[in-house]
Amino acid sequence: MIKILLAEDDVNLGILLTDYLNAKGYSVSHHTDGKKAIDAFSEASFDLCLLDIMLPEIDGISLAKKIRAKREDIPVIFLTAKSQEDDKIEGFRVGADDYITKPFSMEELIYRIEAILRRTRNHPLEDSEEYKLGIFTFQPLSQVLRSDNKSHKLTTKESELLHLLCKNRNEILERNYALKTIWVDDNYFNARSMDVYITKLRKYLKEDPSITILNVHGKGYKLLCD
Amino acid sequence: MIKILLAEDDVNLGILLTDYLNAKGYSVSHHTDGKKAIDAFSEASFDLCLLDIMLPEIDGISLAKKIRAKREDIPVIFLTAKSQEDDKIEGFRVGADDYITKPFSMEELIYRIEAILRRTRNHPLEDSEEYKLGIFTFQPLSQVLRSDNKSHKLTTKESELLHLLCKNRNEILERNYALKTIWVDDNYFNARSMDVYITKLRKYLKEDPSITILNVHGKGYKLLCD
DNA sequence: AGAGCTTTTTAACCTTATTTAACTTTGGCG
DNA sequence: CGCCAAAGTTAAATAAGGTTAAAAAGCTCT
Repeated sequence: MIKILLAEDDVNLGILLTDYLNAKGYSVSHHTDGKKAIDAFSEASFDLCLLDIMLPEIDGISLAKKIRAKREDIPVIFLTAKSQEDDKIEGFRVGADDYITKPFSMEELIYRIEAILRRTRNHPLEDSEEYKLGIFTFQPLSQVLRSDNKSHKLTTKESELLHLLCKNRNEILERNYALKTIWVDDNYFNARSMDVYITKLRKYLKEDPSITILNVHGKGYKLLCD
Repeated sequence: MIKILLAEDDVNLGILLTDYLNAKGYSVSHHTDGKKAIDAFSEASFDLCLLDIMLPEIDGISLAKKIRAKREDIPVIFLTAKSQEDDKIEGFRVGADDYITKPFSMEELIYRIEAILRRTRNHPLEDSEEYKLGIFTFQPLSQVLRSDNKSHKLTTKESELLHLLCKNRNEILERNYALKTIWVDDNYFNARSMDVYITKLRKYLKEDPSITILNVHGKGYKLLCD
């Protein structure tokens, strides 16, 4: 289930969007001011944020900055009125992924959401990604898992699997998805191979007991951290 | 600085695109009709053109033809509405490098722009390239790898392989691709020959430990730098 | 043409990565 | 409880890659 954080102070529009996105199969968490939105962001994991620029308490741009500070990789789409066009440059500077000007059609919004999700799911190799997992930092590009003491050079498969787990940290990484992504084909043997790699990763990560790879029986794995 | 010529008559979309591309570090010259666009093209040098199909004065297709007549090598991406999909065939016939259908996400656009720039930079007429790799500079044309201390004259194969790695630095250079490009045929023996050259290059590059040639098991090699 | 050189390929042997297999443990469910 | 399927673990077998040296193929120059 794809989770969307919506920050929109116009209650009518907010409800309309929530209903529409729900109908399209997205889970929406709707907040009417910036403060509530950032609190919600801190407490749950989202796949995408829709932020109005004009918001009470904390405006959309500041909100986006805070979100970016926490998670580099969650896409942000701004909702803006025509009269606020000047905000666009500022919005893009803080790392907006897209912009949509009110009034917009639901169809257009859904299209942009899907385009972004497609891209971030398929093309996630943002060059300088780095994940912080307790005492570890993991760089998928160089396939290195570093802790205060040691630095571990991961093999390709180890790194690919850990990368997927990180991208889905604190939520479930489905077996099928991982198998199709990393092993291309999801047959019995590849599944067993994946199990072996889970064991290897657990061995590396057991240095920090706050990090665990949890099995979700019949579904997949969850990387628990923070 | 990469310079983009944008021909788009929808002022809102034009401003949006300009802002976004500026934020991404591109310089954009935005024109709202075909005539102004071709004039601008004649007066300055651009690295890439984004052309709306429907334009006042001179339409996008004719514009592309004129651009192609002047410069064979400048990539062109067409922006088009869904209803204009038939123009695609015509567009590709005049030599479009890519096509993007409105409404599109900014993410998608940037991805296509970067993909094309990467591609056209890989097939460059400009042989005066120079790559900086940590303490090294590498000139493919003269086949020289220079560090502060030494200057290494590379053999042809060494240089070709390092060149391909450089063109794909920080992303994967696929074995097959490298073999077909440098060795023409990708059989077992050529693959082993390539391995030997990887060893040679690693030997040269080990003077700077921040530069590494990483093997991606079963897929190829990644040159890591910066 | 062939001596003396460089470059490239082939070969042999070694190391590491990944898969397969066998056996053990755990979780869900009648 | 007891069964079965799913997952955990470990070790082995296989495949891919690393390294080195020698053989073969190309040059160059007389």
